[in-house]
Amino acid sequence: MAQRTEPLRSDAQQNRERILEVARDALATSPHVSLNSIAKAAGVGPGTLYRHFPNRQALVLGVYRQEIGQLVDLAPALIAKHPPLTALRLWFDRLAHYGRIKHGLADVLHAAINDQVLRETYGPMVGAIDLLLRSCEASRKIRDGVDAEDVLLLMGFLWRIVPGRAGEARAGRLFDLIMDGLQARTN
Amino acid sequence: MAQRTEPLRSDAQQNRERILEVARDALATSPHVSLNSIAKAAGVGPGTLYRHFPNRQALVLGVYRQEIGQLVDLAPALIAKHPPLTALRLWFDRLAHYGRIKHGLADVLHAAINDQVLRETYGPMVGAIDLLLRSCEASRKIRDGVDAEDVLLLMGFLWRIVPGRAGEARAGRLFDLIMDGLQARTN
DNA sequence: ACCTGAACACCGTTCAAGT
DNA sequence: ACCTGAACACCGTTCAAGT
Repeated sequence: MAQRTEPLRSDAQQNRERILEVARDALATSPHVSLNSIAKAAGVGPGTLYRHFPNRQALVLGVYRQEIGQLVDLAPALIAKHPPLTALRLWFDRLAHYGRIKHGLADVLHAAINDQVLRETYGPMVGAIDLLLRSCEASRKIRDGVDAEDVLLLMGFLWRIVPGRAGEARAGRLFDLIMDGLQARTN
Repeated sequence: MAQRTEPLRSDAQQNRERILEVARDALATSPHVSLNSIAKAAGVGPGTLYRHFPNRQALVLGVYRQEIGQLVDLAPALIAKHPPLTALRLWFDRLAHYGRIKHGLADVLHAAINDQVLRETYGPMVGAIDLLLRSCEASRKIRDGVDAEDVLLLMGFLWRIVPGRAGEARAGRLFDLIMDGLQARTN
């Protein structure tokens, strides 16, 4: 966990970046591409890929780490600029924009629930939502007993929506429904 | 599609059943078991398995067809016995009870959104929910513009919940939230 | 310290040969 | 009509040999 202590040798660093770059596109195109084919496309031996990413999950996690980071950083920025409920809703919208990488992201977040190692990614994500929820609670606008993990689970429908106009309309409808459900009636 | 026209030869029928029986347990234990190992455990050659189920998806679908059928049949029964909103809620509860097979069920339903062949399974499921929703709408208790597919998508959080006490509590909370969200405020 | 690529056990899938 | 099981191409993963 945390950050690596020693910097990578420059050739290793380059390999790592090339692998991630190739993997991002390959996984977006079809989530079942073989790791060997990714290694080949990145111009490295399979052993090199495995040195950097000991298994498929690790590679997928590496690919999505950046995008998740962006999402996490967005939360405090939105809170600073908008009323609490608006910030929450805007964050939902952004979450919906992860087009082709959606499915992989879902896998990572889901796996993170069970897998210790992956909590590294799951944690910040839950943290971002928690931030948004707390700022809503401060003005008593959210129902009691709902936590950040609840919301992330609810948002999971996003990964299963088909892209396009119809999908966006559906997402909008469900966001509205969830926002209504979140707003206190039990308070 | 629809039903097969000719009955299977009796040995073929037996093989089919043995394969499904073994597959049900194997897939529940770990979703990634190889088809060859399932064939072996069922005491048939790999070719036989492929004759009955041309790919992994077909096998998984075969396994879950029965459980989905039960769920679908439950909808009208609940409507007959309970007020509309109660029937809907009770159906949700039953949906939550598919313990170890949850994840596979999710895969089937998700794949069905994109795959023509699988609509056979997806359709009745959506139909059951539609039935429940219509009976609620008849008494104007459901918000406008929400359809059965919306609800099935929302229910998707169930597949990602961890089993046990904590999971059940979470499911209860989220069901309440969704039920509140479903109830008309926009009407 | 890192990379290469041959090698291993295993996978999904096919198909000639049987009954 | 259906089953068997050897066979094929390919997969994830390892590791001795190189730089």
